[in-house]
Amino acid sequence: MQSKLPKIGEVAKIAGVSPATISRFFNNPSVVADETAIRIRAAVAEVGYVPNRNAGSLASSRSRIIAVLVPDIAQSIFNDTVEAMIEELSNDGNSVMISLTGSANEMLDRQIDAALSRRVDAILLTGVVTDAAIRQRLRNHPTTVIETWALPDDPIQIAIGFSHFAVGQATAQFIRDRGYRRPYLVVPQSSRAIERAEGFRSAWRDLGGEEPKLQPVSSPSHFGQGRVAFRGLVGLDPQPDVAICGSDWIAQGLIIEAHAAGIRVPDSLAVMGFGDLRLAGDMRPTITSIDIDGHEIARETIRVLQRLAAGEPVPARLPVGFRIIARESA
Amino acid sequence: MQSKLPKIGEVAKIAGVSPATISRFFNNPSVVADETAIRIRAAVAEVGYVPNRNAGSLASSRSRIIAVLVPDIAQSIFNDTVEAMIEELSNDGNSVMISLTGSANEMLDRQIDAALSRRVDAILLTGVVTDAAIRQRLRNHPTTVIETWALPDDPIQIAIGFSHFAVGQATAQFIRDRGYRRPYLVVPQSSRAIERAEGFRSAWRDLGGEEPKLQPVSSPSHFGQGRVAFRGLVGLDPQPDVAICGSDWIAQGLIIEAHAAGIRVPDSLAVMGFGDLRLAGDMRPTITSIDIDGHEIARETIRVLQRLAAGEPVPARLPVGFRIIARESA
DNA sequence: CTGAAAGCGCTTACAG
DNA sequence: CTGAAAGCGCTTACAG
Repeated sequence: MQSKLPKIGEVAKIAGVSPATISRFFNNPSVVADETAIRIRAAVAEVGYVPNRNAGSLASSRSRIIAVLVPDIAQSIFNDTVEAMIEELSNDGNSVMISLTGSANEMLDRQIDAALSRRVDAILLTGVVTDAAIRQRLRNHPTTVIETWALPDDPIQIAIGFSHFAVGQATAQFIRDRGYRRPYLVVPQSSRAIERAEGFRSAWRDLGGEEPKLQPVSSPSHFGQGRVAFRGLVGLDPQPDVAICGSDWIAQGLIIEAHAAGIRVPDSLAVMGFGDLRLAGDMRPTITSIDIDGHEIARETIRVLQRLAAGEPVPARLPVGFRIIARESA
Repeated sequence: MQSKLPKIGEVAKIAGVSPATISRFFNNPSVVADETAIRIRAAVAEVGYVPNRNAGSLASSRSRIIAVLVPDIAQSIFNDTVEAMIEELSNDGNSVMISLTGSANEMLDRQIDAALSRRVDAILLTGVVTDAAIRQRLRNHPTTVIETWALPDDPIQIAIGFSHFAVGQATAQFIRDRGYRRPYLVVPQSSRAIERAEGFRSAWRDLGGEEPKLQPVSSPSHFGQGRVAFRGLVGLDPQPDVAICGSDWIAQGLIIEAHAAGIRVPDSLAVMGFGDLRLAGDMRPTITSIDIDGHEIARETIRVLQRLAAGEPVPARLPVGFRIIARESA
């Protein structure tokens, strides 16, 4: 165990340059002469120098830390997006600080403090902040705040995502085109899923359909809710012909329940999911779902951060698309 | 937008104390007089002061940042543990920096650099580092390194987890006790799953069983591999009577494939998973699995960090248990 | 219980 | 392309 970490001055001495040049070597290599760079590389390797980025953050007033706030991670529909975020942010030279807000945002205030205390370059929110006081606080703060997976009319600062209402509308059109008539909506009680349900109902009404049946379930959603969803469906008269589920997990669970009860999917009941998780394509029958491109959201986020760092203007609302993926189940 | 963040001196001035006392108020409140604390609280609220922890890290040479390195997050058997880690670490006053290593640890060296550059108080590894050079590098570094979900004979520094070999052995005993005779092992090609398979084979041999059939699948495992696993099983003669799957996802997928082929679980084929994910209890039939207590691993990790911070000695290997959860599928 | 002062390890205008 | 020097915002022995 080496007991003391080397610091910039020691590397500088060995390389025969000043600390400033070592700093430039790491942060702005193109300004350092090639021959100098060679000597520095050797010195860095010799002592195993790793720059102290906390000191760097303080001196430059740019932390290169990004806070990512997510409701949960154990089984979240955001996980693909979050994974892509972490990857892209890391590759771009940032440290990623992660916080779990819980689905009810109970802890949000404390976690925002934690992020601000690290002077993060940006706070990335996955999901919507509904608390007005918190929205106001973030709006007034100089730190960049980016909401993803949503496209509110009035973002805190910048939103990158899609309209859940529009997803609901597109789903209604799709379902109608496929010839279904009696939709059954399984709606996790999150603001996003509720908004999709609203969009569905609105478009469905416009298409001349009857008011769809609704089945609320708790949020975040999970596989086991397929059971609740199926139970809520069996008693109904007339019997729905398509179950539109708030997540692929619910859809998967519902299909298994239906099969256990002798109801074939899609022959006797069509089922649709949301999120286009990997399992949607692997399930029997494969599940018709809606794909959100998490990688695109992540890449767009990086682009926004880079433009902001360069002092360029950025629009407040950046739409990324969604796609209905038609498979066997509906 | 307030353009300048308040700093410790301004709060001190308003509260009528020195910056040192403000610092103590945040970091060691018990030494501050009650009446002083009241004035400080008011001043902090008045200007909306949030201490700069990057500056604090630099000054105190304790960053209160913990790095958590995981293979992935999209669909990982570690997710429960990682979630518990993040929660516990945050509640204990740390910032959590997360990095994705990929299952092959390709990026590990760079990510360790990233963690060290933040002078993290500890690096938490989920999964095993197999690269000898990296193990050596970490062993020589003064930063605390904790391996979780494993209990190697010779930890890098500290390991908190369980023996995968022992899990395999216990599984063999359980399967034997249940009266199964022809096991079929579905083994994701990760060092951990392979070690469980070794443990199983070793104990199974000792119990007088014949060499089990093996079916390798890629790692990380996922639902869709149930199909591969089932296909590998149908041709076998004699037909296995129990499929022991490297994860609950594989078990779930295999059950669905079996049912689609008219083979009932557990009547014609028993199935066992690993990880005791929520879906294991929700599946039809419910899945017999092995529970790893992620919360206990997380709590133990916190305890270790606290002891190290207090200068107390900590054992190199800290076992946390595992439990076989018997359900319907096996 | 509190304050004055040195120091943590970098970065960055500025000057050359 | 490079260096000298000031400064980033805290913490912590030390002294009282």
